[in-house]
Amino acid sequence: MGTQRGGEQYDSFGEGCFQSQLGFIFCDSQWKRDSNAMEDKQFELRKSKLEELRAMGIDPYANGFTPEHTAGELVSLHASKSPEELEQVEDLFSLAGRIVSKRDFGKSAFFHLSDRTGQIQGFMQKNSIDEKTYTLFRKLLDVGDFAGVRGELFKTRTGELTVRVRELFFLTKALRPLPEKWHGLQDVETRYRQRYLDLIANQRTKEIFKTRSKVINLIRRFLDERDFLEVETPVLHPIAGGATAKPFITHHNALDMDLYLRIAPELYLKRLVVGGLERVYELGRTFRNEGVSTKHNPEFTMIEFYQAYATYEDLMNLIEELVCYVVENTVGDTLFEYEDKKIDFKRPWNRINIYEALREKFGSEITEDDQFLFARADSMGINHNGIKGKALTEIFEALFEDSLVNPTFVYGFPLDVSPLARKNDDDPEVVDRFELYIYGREIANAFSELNDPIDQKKRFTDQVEMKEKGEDEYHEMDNDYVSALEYGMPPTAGAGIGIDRLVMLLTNSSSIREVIFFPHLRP
RNA sequence: GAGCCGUUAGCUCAGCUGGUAGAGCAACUGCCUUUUAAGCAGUGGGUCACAGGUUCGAAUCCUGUACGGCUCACCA
Repeated sequence: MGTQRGGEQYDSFGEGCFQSQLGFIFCDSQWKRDSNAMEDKQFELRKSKLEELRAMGIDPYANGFTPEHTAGELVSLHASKSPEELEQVEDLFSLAGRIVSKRDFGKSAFFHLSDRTGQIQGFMQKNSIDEKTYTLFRKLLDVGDFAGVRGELFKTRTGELTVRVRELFFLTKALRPLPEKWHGLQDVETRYRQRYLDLIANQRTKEIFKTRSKVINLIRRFLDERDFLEVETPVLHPIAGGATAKPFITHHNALDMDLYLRIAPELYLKRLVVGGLERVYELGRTFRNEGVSTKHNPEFTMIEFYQAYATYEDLMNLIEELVCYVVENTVGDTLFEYEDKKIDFKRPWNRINIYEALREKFGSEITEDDQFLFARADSMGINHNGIKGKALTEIFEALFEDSLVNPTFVYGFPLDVSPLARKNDDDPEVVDRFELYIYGREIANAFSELNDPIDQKKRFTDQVEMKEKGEDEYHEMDNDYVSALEYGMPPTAGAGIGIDRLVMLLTNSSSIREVIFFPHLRP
């Protein structure tokens, strides 16, 4: 404080300020972390322990220790054994991991070691290991450090399977302390910005991402078994096509041209169907330059798949099967709770026609009399830009979306909001398209593909006209895609599923940021 | 983009209608050979997000900024 302002302290204080100001030039938010690094006592202490280790000839970042066992493996193989049975097991086991707790009794000590499979307790006794190692463990090994151990198994008085350490290897010194052991890491911002800390401190986070990985795996397995081919198409697009959304724009220097990060892989996948790859899918990142919310991240993961000789109705069945397959192999039960509601995935799922739902609510005027429709939309505050289909779907969403808790297929989409979908054979005003809603959220979008190149060209032209009407979300003309269709695309149906939102449901996560390792945040 | 709320020790949180900061965990020094949120005794640690303002006096009241959360809008 003020009274401590002796010459020496004042000098070091001044130096710290200078460093901070340097940091400030580059990044404001970095300032706090940098200045902490300079001043934090625990950090400095751990650094001095590191130097002490080096002085003793111990590499605090040593390589070369190869664990032959894992915590999970030892627990599942030996935890049920009695103490007597364990005494018969004379093998030495070797493990490596992070020290996550330490209980020191002076002449003996307990700790827990954590690896990818779980945790196991270790025990050290002064008289069963050389004194140097024992002192090292007590004085220089901190919670957070990585270590390798070798020893035999036994059971403590309380019955916990424990490794009696005969050899200890320093593997990595942690210079910063771990988050608190009991409450974990709560601060949402730190959890997202420093996800590694979240993963260390919060078991649930690890479980969420394991589930995410499993979901992706299951989807691949499901489609592979049905003879789909996984493919990769460009992320950099000369035309942002396949959906109506605002793209991220980037620039190719050598060609001096703007490119767009893909808003959907759709048009490239259908080119592959033209090429004879009758069943294809792509699972990957898609980018949309729009708002960030609990349900939106600028980059998100979706799967799109296309199946020749299938219709949108076939895809309803396929998606039911696929999603149920994923649910059964992750949650385990087709009925489970999400947030405040129970969701029942039992098949068959409900199917609702947009037009019928609206006619039931308002009478046939709503779908036949444009004046009535637009008046209704206006009264609900819907921005329709004179586009009938937009007014219809928005009215539907406003009124029904929230009630679609159990998986529901919504179909009968209007033509003018579906520039890539095939016209319905009975009603040219609507297309053979559906969306899957779960818990009031759109999870999937699918349709029988428009494979008539002349119709497709006209649809693109209509979209360009909508742009001129002032609609900021429209589909651009893609002549290259039209010419692909001119070579002939077999009748095909395709679907896109939002993986992040599906994982949210399966992990009971209320925000999309909980299911993306590094969600978008301001720098 | 708009509204509301938040930011206090490494972590989790208190801090009433203004009187220049507290706890638990972690850390440090001791003691302790079966603990597991180990225990006991002691110690250190804070530009209370940042910048202004009001005031004799601000973590507390006001304004602005940054970052975050929630809701809404656009969308998947």
